[in-house]
Amino acid sequence: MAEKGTVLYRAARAARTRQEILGLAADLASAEGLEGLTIGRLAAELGMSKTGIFAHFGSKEELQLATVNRAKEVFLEQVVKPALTEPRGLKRLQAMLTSWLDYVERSVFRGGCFFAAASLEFDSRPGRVRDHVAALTKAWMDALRNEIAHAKAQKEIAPGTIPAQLAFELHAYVQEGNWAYKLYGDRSAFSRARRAITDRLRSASREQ
Amino acid sequence: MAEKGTVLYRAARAARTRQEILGLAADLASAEGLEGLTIGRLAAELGMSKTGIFAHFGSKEELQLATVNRAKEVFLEQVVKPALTEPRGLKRLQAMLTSWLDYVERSVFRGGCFFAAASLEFDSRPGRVRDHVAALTKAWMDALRNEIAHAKAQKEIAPGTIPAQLAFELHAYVQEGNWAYKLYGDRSAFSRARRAITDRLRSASREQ
DNA sequence: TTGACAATAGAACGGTCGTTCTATATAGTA
DNA sequence: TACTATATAGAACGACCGTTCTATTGTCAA
Repeated sequence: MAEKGTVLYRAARAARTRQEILGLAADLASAEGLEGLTIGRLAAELGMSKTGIFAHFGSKEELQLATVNRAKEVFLEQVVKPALTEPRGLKRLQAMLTSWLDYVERSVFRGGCFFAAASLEFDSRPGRVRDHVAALTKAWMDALRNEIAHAKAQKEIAPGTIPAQLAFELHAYVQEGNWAYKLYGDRSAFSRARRAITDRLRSASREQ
Repeated sequence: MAEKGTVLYRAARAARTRQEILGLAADLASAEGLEGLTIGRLAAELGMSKTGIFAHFGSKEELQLATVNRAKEVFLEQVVKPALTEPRGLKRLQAMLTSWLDYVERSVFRGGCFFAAASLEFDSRPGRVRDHVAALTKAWMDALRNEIAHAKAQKEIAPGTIPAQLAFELHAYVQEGNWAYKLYGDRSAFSRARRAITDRLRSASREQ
């Protein structure tokens, strides 16, 4: 820990301000979009000047990229990390889906799943932000598929299972749950998603 | 048909201009969002003045609502209408899902499924646009559920099927297909979605 | 031909955007 | 105490936003 009144202390202070900015930025962006996120709005809500915000990033695009990274860290902490306590294979796959749905239902971000919002917003906007968001969501999709492959290798699910296909379907249920809840405000979307996951995993275990 | 040089003719001319505006507006909004849609941009792309566009709607919100309605008409024409030729029940349900996926794959709108983009963009923005989009997507969801109920009544699918649950899952596959295609540009997303639908309907027929 | 009206254009407004330039307050080093 | 560096503020810029006001154009009815 840096002591008060040193260069390191000041740098730590700046880093803390930066974290404070990004915490709000990720929350706002999940609800109003990464493009709808404005420096003036951030400044007003934080009681700072626009310049005070801007100086930490240097451009709007860098702010957006930093915001995406912040959301990534939250996702790792809230969704990925808890699932890592489970043994690899079916158990961990179930834990990944459970903690993911919990994180959406808990409204960790104001606008639901940050990456659902960001990926759909940027899917038609070429640039670094889009590439970064696409790479991160792909990494998560790959993690699901990889875990399915493990479960298959451990014979926890049927040998005929195609990991990418099953990952597609499971991913779809969670995204649909997030979508339906945000649009209709109906929490039963989560039980539908959970039931779809349970049923699908059961059929993947049974099918010859 | 109104004759040239009459009041009706002029009204028809204005209506045609309006349709031209909305055609572009729906296309742009599907890719860049209903909020990202700007009057200046429309004017530039159509070679008109901002006022010339604006006068047709009176406010940005009315333009957005009219754009949503335009997208609704396209959806009715391209997705709903073709499916109505099939007999009610399982056949029609399959036709609805097929024509829906085809419409996404055909890129009828630049940004993929208009309502997928619009509903996710507005899910956290209260107002008339959000309400309208939510009502329209709900109507489509209800139509799917209703068709499933018909299929169940006709004993085409298992009596234990819960229509709302099955509708949730089928809807999820198409949305996921749209999402994966737009984000990764990978057409295999559509075959995954088709396969998921086929398998799910088969299991709904089989299950005791 | 004249006067009314509908469709569109042009110029301008206040507001906000991202961004830049120039302070200033604070706390370091010398 | 003087000088330096950092974090933040304030004012301003040009661009674009939605919107309004005031023409202009073309076609109608009289």
